[in-house]
Amino acid sequence: MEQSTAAAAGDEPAHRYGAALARGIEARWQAYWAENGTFEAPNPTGTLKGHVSEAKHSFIMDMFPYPSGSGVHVGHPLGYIATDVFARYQRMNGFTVLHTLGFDAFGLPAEQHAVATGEHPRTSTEAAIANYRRQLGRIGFGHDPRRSITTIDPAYYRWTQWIFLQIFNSWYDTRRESARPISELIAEFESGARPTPDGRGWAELSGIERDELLGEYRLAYAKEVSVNWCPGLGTVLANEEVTADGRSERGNFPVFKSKLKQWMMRITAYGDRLISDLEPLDWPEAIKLQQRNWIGRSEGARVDFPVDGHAITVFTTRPDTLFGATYMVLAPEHDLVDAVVPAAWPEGTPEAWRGGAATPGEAVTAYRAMAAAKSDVDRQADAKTKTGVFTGAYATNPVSGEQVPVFIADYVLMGYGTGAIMAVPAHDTRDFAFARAFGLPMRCVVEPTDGRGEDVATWDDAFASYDALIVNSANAEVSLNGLGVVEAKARITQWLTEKGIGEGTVNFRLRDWLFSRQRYWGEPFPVVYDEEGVLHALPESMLPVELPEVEDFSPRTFDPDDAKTEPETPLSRNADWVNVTLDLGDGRGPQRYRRETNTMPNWAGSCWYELRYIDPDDENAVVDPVNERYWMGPDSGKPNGGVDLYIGGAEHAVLHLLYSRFWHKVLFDLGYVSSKEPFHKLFNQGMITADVYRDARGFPVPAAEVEERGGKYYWDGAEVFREAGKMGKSLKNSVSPDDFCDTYGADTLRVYEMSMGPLEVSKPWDTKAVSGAVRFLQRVWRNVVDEETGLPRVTESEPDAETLRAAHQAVAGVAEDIAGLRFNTAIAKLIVLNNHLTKLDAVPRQTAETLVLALAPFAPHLAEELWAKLGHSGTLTFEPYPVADPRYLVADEVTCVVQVQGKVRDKIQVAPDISEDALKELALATDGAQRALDGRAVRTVIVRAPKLVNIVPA
RNA sequence: GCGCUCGUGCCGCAACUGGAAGACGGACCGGCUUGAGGAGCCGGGGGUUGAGGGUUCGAAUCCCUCCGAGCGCACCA
Repeated sequence: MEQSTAAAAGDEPAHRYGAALARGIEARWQAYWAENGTFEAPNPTGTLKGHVSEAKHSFIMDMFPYPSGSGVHVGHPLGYIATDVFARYQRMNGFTVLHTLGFDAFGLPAEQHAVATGEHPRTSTEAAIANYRRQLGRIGFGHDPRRSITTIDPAYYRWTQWIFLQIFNSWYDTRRESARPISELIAEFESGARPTPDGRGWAELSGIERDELLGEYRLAYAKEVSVNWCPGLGTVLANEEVTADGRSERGNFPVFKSKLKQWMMRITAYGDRLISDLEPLDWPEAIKLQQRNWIGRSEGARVDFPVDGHAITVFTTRPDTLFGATYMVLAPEHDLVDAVVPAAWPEGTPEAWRGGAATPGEAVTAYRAMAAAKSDVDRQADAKTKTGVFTGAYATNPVSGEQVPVFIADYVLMGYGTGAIMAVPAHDTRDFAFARAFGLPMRCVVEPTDGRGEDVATWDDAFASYDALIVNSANAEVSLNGLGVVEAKARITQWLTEKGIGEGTVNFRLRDWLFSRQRYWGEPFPVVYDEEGVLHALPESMLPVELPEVEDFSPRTFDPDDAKTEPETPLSRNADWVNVTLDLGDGRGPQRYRRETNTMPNWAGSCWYELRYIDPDDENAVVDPVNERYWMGPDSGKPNGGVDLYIGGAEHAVLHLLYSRFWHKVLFDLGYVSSKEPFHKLFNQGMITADVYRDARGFPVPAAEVEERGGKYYWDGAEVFREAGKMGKSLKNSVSPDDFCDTYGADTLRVYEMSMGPLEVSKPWDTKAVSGAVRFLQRVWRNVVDEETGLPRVTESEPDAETLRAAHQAVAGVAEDIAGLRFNTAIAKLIVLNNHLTKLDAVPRQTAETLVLALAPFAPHLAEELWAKLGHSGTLTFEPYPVADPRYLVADEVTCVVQVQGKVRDKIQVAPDISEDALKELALATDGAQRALDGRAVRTVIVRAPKLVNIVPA
């Protein structure tokens, strides 16, 4: 492509729109926009105060990038171009528009780079950001540079830490369904309005005891929990960061369960609201569904099974099958296991239940050791074969009074429900498999509807249907027999509640969010521990807690397969920073403290950046409430408020989007924001894929150098093989926007990417196909400018009727398409108009101006230049977007299709406002219709004036 | 295994809410322009809408079955 440009340059007209001309135009207009602050968005108040439109405002956002050291390829800016087109369109429609782009810059890659090269993460990250800004700057985005925050800026993470403190200093009041300040909870304890667990007065509790008690309530808390420990990365991970096969999403290392004291966020408190508030959001259904599934709300009941003076509580979604519960299973780690295990095996314990051990205690210990040593991968692989061991204890089924054996087995998970189940083998596939493996009894309590009968011994699998009647389920006080599942659930739940042995409850699959990482390159926690080990939040005046400059910032990593290792935080190696004397202003005076040495996960900075975009340099508040209300406050179009449009990849469906919703809701509860939701409209752009070419050994070869001959592909003389894939450096098929802009120009990149297909679908990059965009822009230019002289070549005469209709039709369609984010069809309509103009001897000025303005959001540099050539001064950024006049949309004549029984038999030219009767008459009279009818009588005639008539013969 | 998307010329993809299958772009073919080439100009061909069945006056569109691709979840009680 470079060669042809160079070769053609010699004899091309001086003012042809080519790469060189585009480059000059683009540089000039980018400089103009920067100098004039064209895209600086005003706020109602504060440091960025300016004139704002009260009624029309639009906050448009992209999911901000993590600046990778290798820079961007042409796939990255797709979404940014889309938001930019939309934002420019909105400006031309009189909206005050907030659009900017910041950087999510804490994270593991910079740290790994640091380990490899010794370069400080801040140095490499800032260099990567500078490179991103340069690369993206060439594409000509209308971003407000003053609002482009980076998460690693202490002035930014000061507020990340501040929000952490708000969350830490809050608890969730389930009665009010809202977060409240922890001080209000303490007041309840102090006054005695809320008793402490053991009944002692608040004043009698030690510092540590108060600390622990409040930790049960705080929305951010440190606790010894079972976590995902990844030795290969040297850090623990959130559930969301672990793949289904038990490996780290980043790096693909094995992940093990380990008990460690870690920071957690009580996102589970918001489970209900995170589901119910999804409803009014304008999000893709698939993403809503993923969030609902991830949160996993299920309604059921808690039921107590008495065992030896204790009560084991189970969670079940099928309390209607309680009479069929013939054994129980606890998770191996369940707290009550030790309490119920007897010294010796009960009389008659089958050999298979003993796990080969002499006593129940030994069996339990051995099984626990085996379960703990299993990685999630093993557990996954073994899912089909059920393992477990009898604890030696029997529980009482509370409805049947039967004694049922209590097992431990790793198919019951400690983290879900109560970590204990009642097993109903006849009606649950997992319990069925376990019961068969251990020879446990089964009872049919749901009448099979598939003719298999009630004799469980003859079954091959469990009968798990909800659409059946309950049988064999009655005691002296309650009977479920003959009821449907739904009524049976209600009946038994009521009975359990009355007897005080159970209650209806809601359970979530969602777990609390593991919020600490053992890394250097993240936000420090703004908390310290005193010499007794009591936790203290730092006062706001001490924020930000800055990362110390250290010699060794690398995380300590281990043999990826060694589960027995423990994390070591890089910050803990810094005694000077860790051990400090501070006066926290709590009346205790200066004291010795130890800093928290974990850091926050890299999701922290992205949990709230939309708020800082609004007020990037507010020193007094996370965001000024007036500005927040203006940009994000609820209104008729968005009942829960939020950003007007948020575009990004679907890969953040549950991570970023769930975490940021959670933080936003806490801030809402505490009164800092007026919006309940951060993002009103969400749109997922597809990926730009690219062909990958591999040689015979399977190694990728440079895609740009591959030649095609006769349907086969060759590189360096040898045949290579094409496959579909992602675009990326390692696959040697990356196309850089720098090269693209050098060869074609930024406007061509923008137009090509927007014309490739619907924004939401993934589509392959095809450098050959770019010439369509090149030709289009060249023709636009040529329709307005004389290629020899560079002067405008428009005529001052009025456009003819056909041209008027073409222009107004295009404008009507384009506006509708942009508003609906259908950029590919919008460009198609602009091309149609332009192709029409190409046929004219000279383009009327009026139509040229319409075309230039309509095209401006897609090719802003070219449009600005043409607008200037047409004699206007300044930018067209705020010129009104062309509006179609309905008068010009109607054609003089339209073609009406005449069908007989759905098949086209004739066509007639009619007036667009023809009456149904007249049209029917004309249609019946056509030769085609008569020929098709062939004398048959007419039963009905369907008339869709003026475009279609369908005649149905008798 | 369960759930959600999606299958339209050679390719990327249009087609309103069920109303003429193909907009727009690429590729291809022909002509013009050019010393030649080209991303210049004008014109052209090409489909049983994945398969089968159903609803309807009429189906790419709605329903069912099957085939194929992608994504999500996966012992969640």
